Amino acid sequence: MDKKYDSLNDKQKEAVLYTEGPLLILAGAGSGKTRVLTHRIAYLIEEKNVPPFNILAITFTNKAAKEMRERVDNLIGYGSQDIWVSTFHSSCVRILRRHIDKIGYDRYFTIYDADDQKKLVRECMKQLNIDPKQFKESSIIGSISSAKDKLLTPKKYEKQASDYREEVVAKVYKLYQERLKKNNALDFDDLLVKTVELFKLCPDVLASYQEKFKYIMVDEYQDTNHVQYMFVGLLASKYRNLCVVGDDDQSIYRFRGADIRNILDFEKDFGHAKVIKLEQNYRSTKNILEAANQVIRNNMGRKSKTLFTDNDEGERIDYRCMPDEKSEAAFIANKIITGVEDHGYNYRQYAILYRTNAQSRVLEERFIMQNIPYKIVGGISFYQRKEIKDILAYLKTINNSTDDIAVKRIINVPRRGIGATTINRIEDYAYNNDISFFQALSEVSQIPSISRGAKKVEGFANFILGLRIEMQTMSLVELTDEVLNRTGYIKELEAEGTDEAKNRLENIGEMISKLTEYENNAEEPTLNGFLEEVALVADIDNYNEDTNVVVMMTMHSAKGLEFPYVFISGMEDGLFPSYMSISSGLQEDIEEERRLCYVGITRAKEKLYLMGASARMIRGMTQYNPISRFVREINDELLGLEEYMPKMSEINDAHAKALEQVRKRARPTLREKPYAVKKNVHTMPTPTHLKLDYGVGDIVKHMKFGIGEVMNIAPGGADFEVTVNFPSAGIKKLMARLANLKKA
DNA sequence: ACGACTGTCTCAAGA
DNA sequence: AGACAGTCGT
Repeated sequence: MDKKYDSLNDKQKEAVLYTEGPLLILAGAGSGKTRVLTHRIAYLIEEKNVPPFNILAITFTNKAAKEMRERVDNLIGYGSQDIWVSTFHSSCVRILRRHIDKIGYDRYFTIYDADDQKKLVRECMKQLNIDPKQFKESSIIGSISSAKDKLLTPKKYEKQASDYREEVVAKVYKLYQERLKKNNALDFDDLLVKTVELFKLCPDVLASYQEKFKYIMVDEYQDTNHVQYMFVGLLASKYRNLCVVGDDDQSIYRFRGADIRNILDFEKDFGHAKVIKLEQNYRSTKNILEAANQVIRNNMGRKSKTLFTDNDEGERIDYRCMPDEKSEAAFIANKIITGVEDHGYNYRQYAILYRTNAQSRVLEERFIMQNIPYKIVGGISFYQRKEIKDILAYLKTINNSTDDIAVKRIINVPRRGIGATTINRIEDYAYNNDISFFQALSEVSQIPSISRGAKKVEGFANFILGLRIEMQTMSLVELTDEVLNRTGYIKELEAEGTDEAKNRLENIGEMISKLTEYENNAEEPTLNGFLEEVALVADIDNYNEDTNVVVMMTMHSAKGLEFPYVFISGMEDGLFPSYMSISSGLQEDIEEERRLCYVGITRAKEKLYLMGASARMIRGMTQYNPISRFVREINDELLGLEEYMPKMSEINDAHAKALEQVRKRARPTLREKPYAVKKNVHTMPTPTHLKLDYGVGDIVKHMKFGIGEVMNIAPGGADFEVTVNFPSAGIKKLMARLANLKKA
């Protein structure tokens, strides 16, 4: 055997060599799982003579896929282009483009992103006369998404709907799905759902892919949801050479359906699965790893696993509580400048992680002020920017005018004097005649209620139709230029002259470069091909660790990455863990936040800074949050407190004093949310001493779960952990202080 | 009567 | 930053 496998430790080697049958690799943070996966692929090809096209590797991002391919290339030097290395979504698109016509869809479907999805759901709700105040669209989208994850069709969902809300969701879901089909579009969930549907309805298609993918590997397995699990399960059910890699402690996507049971029950689901644990961490110092362990051990229901490292002890964790978010940003900026100027570090060695994208604003302002180069990953990504989406909508409309959402997006952008009333009338006409919105534009002269607007509408339709002919003789870049100039889009932005407009123009320039790049590199560049490539790009895919800039992103985005120096900003109860997770009163919600914290901490190799602010402005309201419970879960000795700061207890004292001051100024008002403080009216967080007006055996009422019976009450710190059996939701463990249970 | 413009409200995490 | 409601202007 080639000596490159000797560089692996015993466990890693075992995982590489175990190629036949189901295998679960429990890979702790920084335990070298990517090395294992790439070596395993190399081993399959080199030593087991598996043809590369028989291998499927699923990664979490396109970036990870690209890297994995490169690393395999480096190991064996050939064949990597024939391996399928891609995300779940890209794999599904590839399969659907070939076969979706077999289940009654058009192979040239477009893919709707969250934005398009939201617009369409809103339209459906409007058509059904559903009050968006009573039923929030985001929550309806969430319900539809989770229904799809459970593979519930609109029909099945309607049947099992058990209350009024679910009946409403059922109606929206049904219409939404019809409209998607009419628009020749699939949303992100559909990509998975339709592929599984295809596999179930066309056994021959499934069989061909089962034959093709004799060896399957799935990375970040802890974050797969049910439909992804089905997809993999179906493909692997014949040869059963399925290797999944994951870490239950890093499962952070439960909110979008990731099912931690997929990893906890793997051995049960795939009989006789081999389990290998990778517990040696090669990434972090002993102190960082110890801090991570101290936090995560507060979670119940984990697979037993203890990470260790041979690395140095390293510096202590630095916890700092600053007066407000601005001084927090200033502290971080100054630390980085000192590091770069006095110690010769590079900007790219630093990362700032946070819970919510909104936190990046203050950091960004400070970094601009101090001239620190930075890049923000996530938030509004390149392809979500208005100007980019506008261009894409033009291209989509030229390419496939059945996509109503795209057509409506640009029909009046830039202003053409086609307003809401005209658009409504065209919509009605299209609906009544069962034609697409764009088709209705061409027949506008037949719509009696439109008189003045007709000319303008015709002008727009002719413009698009003209371009559709012209594009035959044009490159994509020329086509885009034509759109931008003839619509006056560029001129309008140039005339505006604001910083924002300039920024938009820059983005448009970048878009043109991307088009150029695509045309130069693609074997057979087509408009359709470009649109497809763009549809599945995540912001993190564009992150390049070679650029020498400080990078800022959410802890979710940081999964799988590592940096020498890491700042985690906003270590405050109410922000992290989030207010939502605290107020639900559910232990499992806090545990997911804790896993996220674990992910954040374990990104750091050399030095970790945990940052907090006593006062923080969030959504126009100043909040006074206590220190994050996650900081308190780390031993004082590990936090370099005494060097810079008073003991933890004194910090709490100082914090209490600050609150006391605040309270004196406060008017006693009823507030909707604890911690959230309106304008200058400050309030205290909920007091810690409480007595319960219910006991074991009592019937209580919960905001979300309704009526249930108290099974047990156990003291937990300053709080009580109450176990309640809800007939509708099952047995839940709730924190009394937050669950706000009322005796019924 | 229609479209453009202005001010107010909301905002967790992502492919 | 975007969506919506209400008002202004043609």
